[in-house]
Amino acid sequence: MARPERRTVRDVRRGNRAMLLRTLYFDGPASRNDLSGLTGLSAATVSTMTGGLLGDGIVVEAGQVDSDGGRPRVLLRVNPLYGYAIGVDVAETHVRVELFDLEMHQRAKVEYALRPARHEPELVAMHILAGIEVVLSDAGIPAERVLGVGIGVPGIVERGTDVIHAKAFGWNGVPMGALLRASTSLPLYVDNGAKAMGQAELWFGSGRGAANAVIVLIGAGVGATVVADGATFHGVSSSAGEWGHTKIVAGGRPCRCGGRGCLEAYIGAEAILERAGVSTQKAGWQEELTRVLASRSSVVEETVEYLGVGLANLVNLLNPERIIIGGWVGLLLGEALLPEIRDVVAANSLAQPYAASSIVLGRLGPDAVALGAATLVIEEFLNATPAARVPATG
Amino acid sequence: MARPERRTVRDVRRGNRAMLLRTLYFDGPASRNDLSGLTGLSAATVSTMTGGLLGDGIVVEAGQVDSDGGRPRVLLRVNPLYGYAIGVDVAETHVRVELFDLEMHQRAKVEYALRPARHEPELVAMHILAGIEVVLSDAGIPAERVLGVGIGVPGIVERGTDVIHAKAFGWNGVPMGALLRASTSLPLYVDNGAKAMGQAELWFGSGRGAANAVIVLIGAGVGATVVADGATFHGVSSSAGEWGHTKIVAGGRPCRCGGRGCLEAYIGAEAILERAGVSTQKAGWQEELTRVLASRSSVVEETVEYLGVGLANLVNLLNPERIIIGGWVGLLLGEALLPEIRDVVAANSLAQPYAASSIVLGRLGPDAVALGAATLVIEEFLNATPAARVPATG
DNA sequence: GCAGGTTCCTTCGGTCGCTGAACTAACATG
DNA sequence: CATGTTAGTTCAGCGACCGAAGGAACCTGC
Repeated sequence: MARPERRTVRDVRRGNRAMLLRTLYFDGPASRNDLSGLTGLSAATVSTMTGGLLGDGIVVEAGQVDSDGGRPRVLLRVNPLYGYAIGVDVAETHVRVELFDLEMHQRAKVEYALRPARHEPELVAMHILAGIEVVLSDAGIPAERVLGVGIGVPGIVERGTDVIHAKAFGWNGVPMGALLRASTSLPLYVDNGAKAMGQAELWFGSGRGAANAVIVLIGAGVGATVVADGATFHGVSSSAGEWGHTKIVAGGRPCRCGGRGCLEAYIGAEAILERAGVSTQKAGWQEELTRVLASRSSVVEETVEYLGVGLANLVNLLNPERIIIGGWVGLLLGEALLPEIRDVVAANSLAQPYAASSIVLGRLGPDAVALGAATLVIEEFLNATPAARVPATG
Repeated sequence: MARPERRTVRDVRRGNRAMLLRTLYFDGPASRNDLSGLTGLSAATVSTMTGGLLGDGIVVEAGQVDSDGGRPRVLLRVNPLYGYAIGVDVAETHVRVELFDLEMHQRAKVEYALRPARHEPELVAMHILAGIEVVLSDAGIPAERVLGVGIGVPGIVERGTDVIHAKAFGWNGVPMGALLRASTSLPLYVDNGAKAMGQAELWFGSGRGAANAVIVLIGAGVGATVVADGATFHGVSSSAGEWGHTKIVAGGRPCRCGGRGCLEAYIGAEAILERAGVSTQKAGWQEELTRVLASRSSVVEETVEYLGVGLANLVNLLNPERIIIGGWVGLLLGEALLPEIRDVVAANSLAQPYAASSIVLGRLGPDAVALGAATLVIEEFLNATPAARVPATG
């Protein structure tokens, strides 16, 4: 019922250009001939379109391939130096800023520590702005070549306004977009950090090629990215994916959200440690958790049970083709206990959807939020309108 | 990542035509001028497009409206007699076939009882085929004027092949599509009955205008239709929406699916009655349930609690703008206890997504599966390619 | 009853984008 | 070096939208 937009003949061009660029980005390098086959566009159209992209410096030649007996095919690919994407990870303990080229190779990186309970929006904004300056000068790249800045933050981000609600930071309606735009003219893309990271796994990690997937992120908090028909699902007010506070034990263990029986109250980092009787006051959660998991105690068994039930609910409700487990707790759990987790999911989901889904671990490690944030920039780059731009020289 | 299709200039036409037809269908009657405003298309384009639709008999004039001081506007609307849609409800106790015109006015109807445990696919197919004949001859409408037959069945329907897996019927891989197509050349659209009914509520009931909604259906079984960005979500193997077997009490009450703690094991019709100590052997569940609900016993309180928790999980995970409660149990529960249900949802969901969602009752009653199935036909009609067709005479 | 005003609708030329077909380019082979 | 093969380009044609200009159908006031 969402009424589609009016289309005009120019939208055809934009859509086809985006498709071709996408193909080249994910499946490249490819010859014009290959592209014609991959996209379904006629050779003529591919030719004129690549001509434009080559002229803009967005696409470059990448060698030749002999073709038996005929003119060799010229390979094309997206120019990795056409532009750069900055990704920012705003987390509880730090603000990290990373600079990537279009191939997602990291070119520079800087991190600012945040003191506990010192998350003033202005401070965070300052770190972000400073970080942008630093990574650019470290890599020797002028700001004009930056396609945009993606920012992954905790909490809920209102789309359009970039207003943030983050309980963990005490942020309630922080206009981070406006705050930053006052001091920089770079295009900004703000989204929830878990969703950004989910998109990274989807594009470059274990999710490649999946149109229906769920990427769950288990760390101190618990979240999920729901990918429906190829697109990240945001819901009506951008808060879709709050998986951590779904109830799996009606009237169960109290959660820091104020509710009871939340998934996070069983499989979040703090919850596991508490249930294992380990103090969560001192540092070194990761080592402690590793130790707890190795113990294979009943707490571990229960954790697997709860995680499996939570995942089974996703399998039943959403029928994804792939479930990707990420986050540092998720990866520790998965590395130690993936077969057991799968068994619990099988026992608690319907046979048909279970058979259609595979459960795998994330491939990008627990620290891919900045990378994920940068993919927000790439996404925009791939869809962008063919516009007049400064020609690239890189 | 689902790569979009290649587009050509003709797709523009098709998309715009579909949009215009959709607008006329849901918001009509409207003048050409109105349509220009509503669709964003230029007056010129609307004029040529409506010209074609009028010529095909798909659209007809519907009176005039004076416009102060100028030429009166001619109203247009979809010709309700251009074609007809047949909807079939295949349920445990009956096969019901209904004939609708394009305005969804029922023109004829026939029902065949099914004996318990007599659900042979051939028998059901026979009833469907016979029903089609009967409603057409009752209404005096030739088969050529039927745009298609929508069929709502229990269980999971594989999209594309129309193969059905329905545990309740003992159907495991029944090729219902092929079975029927052997005896009729009418276009067939098979889908899960709950999803079909969900689409009916979305289009004509309480869901009008919602792009992100969940329609939950509570009867003997419990299911949900997830609507994401305007489209019913099916998942990778068409089984999305199996909400009834999500676990809300880890290790809880045994369910007929073999699992434990399923939502259906608490709020399904049978589950409520059993928990209230009412025998489910004899008939008259509806009266019994009404009595149980009126008692406001602790069982009723618990039922509200479980339903609320289940809905709260949907609110958190999917962030819908509207949740619609349907099905005969759902409607009974909602009529008696909607405020209490809302309170439980509020207590068990996050504030931000809860505030963004409204929880309402279905408006089409508990028996709208055939209507919903017919909407599958309408959907196709609205999107169809402008093709050469027999001109309408109705 | 008619000139002028207003609003709705249609017609027409212009532009844009895709396509098939013809054509050119660049190689291998004998 | 003639021939064959494959890759890529150019060009005329078609379909779709749009803006602008023109026509249609009504109202108002004199």
